[in-house]
Amino acid sequence: MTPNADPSLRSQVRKAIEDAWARAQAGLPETTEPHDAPVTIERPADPTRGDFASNIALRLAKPYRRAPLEIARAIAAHVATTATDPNSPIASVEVAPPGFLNIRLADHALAATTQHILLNPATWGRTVAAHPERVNVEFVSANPTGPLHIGNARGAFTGDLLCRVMAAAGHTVTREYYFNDFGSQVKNLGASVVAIREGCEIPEDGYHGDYVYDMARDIPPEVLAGAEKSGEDPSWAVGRWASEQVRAGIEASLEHLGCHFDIWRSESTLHNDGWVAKAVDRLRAAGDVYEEDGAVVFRSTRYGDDKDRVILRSTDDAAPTYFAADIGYLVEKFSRGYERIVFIWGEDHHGYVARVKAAAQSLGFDDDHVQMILTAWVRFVRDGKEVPMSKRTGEFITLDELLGEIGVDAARWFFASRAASSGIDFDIELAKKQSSENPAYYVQYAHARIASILRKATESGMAPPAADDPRLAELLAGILSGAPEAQLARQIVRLPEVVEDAAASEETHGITAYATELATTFHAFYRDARVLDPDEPDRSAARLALVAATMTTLANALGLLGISAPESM
RNA sequence: GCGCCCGUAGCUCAGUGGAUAGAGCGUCAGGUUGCGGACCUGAAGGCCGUGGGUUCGAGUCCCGCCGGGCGCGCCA
Repeated sequence: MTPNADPSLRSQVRKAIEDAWARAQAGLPETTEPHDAPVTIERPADPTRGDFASNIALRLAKPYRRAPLEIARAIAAHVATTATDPNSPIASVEVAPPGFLNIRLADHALAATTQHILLNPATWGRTVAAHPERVNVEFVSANPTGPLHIGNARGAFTGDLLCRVMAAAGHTVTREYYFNDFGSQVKNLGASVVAIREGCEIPEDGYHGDYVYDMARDIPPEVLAGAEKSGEDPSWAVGRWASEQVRAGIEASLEHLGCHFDIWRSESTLHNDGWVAKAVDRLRAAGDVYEEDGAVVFRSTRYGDDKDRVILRSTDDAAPTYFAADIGYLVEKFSRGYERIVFIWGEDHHGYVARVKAAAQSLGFDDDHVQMILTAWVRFVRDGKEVPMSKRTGEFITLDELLGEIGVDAARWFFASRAASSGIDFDIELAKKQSSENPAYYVQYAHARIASILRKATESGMAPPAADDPRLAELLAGILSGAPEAQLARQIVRLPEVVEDAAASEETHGITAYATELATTFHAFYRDARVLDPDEPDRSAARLALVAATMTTLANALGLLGISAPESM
């Protein structure tokens, strides 16, 4: 076993079935029909059928021109079970019409995995990707013209969760925030601050939130003096200062949410460091640029975009568009050696996917390495009516305000348990009311309950056996004939599968569902099986070990979601 | 008009072409002389928007329609 990764029992079973098929296949005539039927090993809907089910025989029936049941029986006959091989993870295989294989795990495999958890608690659940990649994930990237509002929450959590899952699946992840400190929005922000300071009316394109008034009081004298000295419009100087104030506030809010960013990249540095000009040169060299109506246009239609896109507003290489900066950024990111560039965008940006991918191709990159994840819109409603959010008018609920009423853990769970593509109606009052009955607390409660048991065990001198105690696997195997223990063990060993699936699907709701099921299974176990029983020291020791492994599994599942696992609550 | 996303239980949402479509919340009926009752057990509740097609098999894939959201700037 590699120290940093856990072989999921599912992959062990998959290998056993594939090996069996390879042996069974020897007795069958060659097929000429192509088939890319993968061996699917999945958890059956009905747990009484076994731990895993495979449809391999149904998939292979056609190319091999054999009845599914015949193939299933042949595979089953060749699967090594614990009856024939004590190292096999499989206890039994049954064939069920129309051709399913129902597979049952061996108790010793469950016991060995449980001990593995206790030996490697910090890495339990992490897997090693088949092809580990260096990945850059850019998310949130809201312009620093005002504090984050609740509309930004989904992008923040979606991106953060994706990063956590990809890291757990063995990838190296960089988290990046891109912000505009370059365009007219900055000037408008500065003009608004200046106007308030001078008692004038805020300009038409200005900003009206309370934070603008706060900043108007706090402008450092040197900012104004600097502008005066250089003769620059004070709107710019104040705008840059204000924008940085806002950006720092955004960073603090995100850290509070548990969303950490490794790199904060500003648009102006992209221009100043020459990346935009370099990108334009490369598009030109590729022959994908032409001039029209005094502007420079990128021929993105050559790569599947709907229409060509202007990148420079004039032919003298001046006034690049926002899209030009995006292209420069793409070049800059690839120059840092990432194999995969991911963007988390609101679905209102879906129109930009084609043009950015087109740019990637023209630049010579594989556009499969540029990936956009679109999050569906969140409609914020109150009493059934949509609550409009506008940074410019200052009419919005900030993220900090929301999190003041709904805990970070509850909010993270809310977004983690929904697919990115699923549209959400977020009723603020309902969310506040339901915060206290959020499933996150249900899972945390199971964790705290186990912590309490372990405290009690220590107090009464019934400490669990050491993780490397050679008797442990035997003790554990001894209790797995009990229904509550067997069910709990079968739940905890699933974590690596759940992580694999989350990484593959780039969704986290499988993790929340799993954590809920595990907590439920534990609560049932708690009801049916007394952990601390002075009259049964061996049984107590084994149950303590099982329960400790459950606690680690709960903590790691919650950790993947950025949710705390309290020892008491 | 064209393009993308969505439509599953009262509500909020899951459901890698597989077996009897699930969870949480809500509703109703029960449960504790043991280690945390923020818990447990059970019940009711579904033409999976709709009509075709593909196949051994469709909530899932393809086409049409209906309904909702979003996009179609030399803005960012």
